[in-house]
Amino acid sequence: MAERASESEMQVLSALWEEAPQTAAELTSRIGKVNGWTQATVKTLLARLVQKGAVTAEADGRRYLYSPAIERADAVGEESQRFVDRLFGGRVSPLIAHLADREAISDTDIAEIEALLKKLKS
Amino acid sequence: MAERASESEMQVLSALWEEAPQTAAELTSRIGKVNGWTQATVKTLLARLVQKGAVTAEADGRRYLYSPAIERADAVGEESQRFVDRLFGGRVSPLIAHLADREAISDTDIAEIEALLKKLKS
DNA sequence: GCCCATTGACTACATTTGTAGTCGCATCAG
DNA sequence: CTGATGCGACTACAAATGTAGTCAATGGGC
Repeated sequence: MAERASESEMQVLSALWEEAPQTAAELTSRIGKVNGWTQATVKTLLARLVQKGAVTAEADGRRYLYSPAIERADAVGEESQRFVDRLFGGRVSPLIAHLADREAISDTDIAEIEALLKKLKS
Repeated sequence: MAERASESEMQVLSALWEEAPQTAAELTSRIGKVNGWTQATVKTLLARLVQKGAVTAEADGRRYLYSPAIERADAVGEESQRFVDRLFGGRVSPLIAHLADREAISDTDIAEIEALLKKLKS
């Protein structure tokens, strides 16, 4: 099932990965301001996520506690895969090249990536 | 202006980056089959790209020759930036980590990325 | 026990996207 | 010159998305 979450929905999901469970109100104060969303908007996004099976809602009195129903690693990994497939035919290095051009790679990133690659080579 | 191109529109743009100019008919035979698009669909996508200023149409008799109006590097770089910002708060290494987990990084990629990083460090 | 605030369900609606059809016109074959 | 056909302009329309309002119910404070 796990249908793809839209960009806005992903923001909600991200907030839930950071901390769960959360109520709609908590979610709204956590991400509403930043994105300029009202409580109503957050609730709609939550409803859609629940419907897509990406978030579970557990009743708690008259409200719900929302939790992610899918793993962050899965969702994000799949999303990343799709992205490199789509823009670079699955090749990762052109992506890095573009980011490097834009100076979007920090020194910390460089070190971490090198470590990752070293591990990959073994 | 350069408004964002949708995923489908990006496919058309990609084909134009590979070779330009092309007519609608050429584009259709190049990418129509793969994506299951009819000529009408390709034309709509082209029209939208022209409207967004991402593609130029130069009259050639009674038809048009389409060419990209934006640089591949710009569009793709921006898209990549948005992506890492959105999913990883701008950090690149988590992206690499996910792709590594999915074994989406080839040996060639590894070598190329290492070369890129080495250059970055200087 | 009762009222009010809060919460979720449902509804709304504009915009974007995906996908395609129609139609008038210009052009090329003959 | 004329007719078939290829092409772009315009139109269509459903689904997804972004954003939000309304309303009825319910639970907690008093």
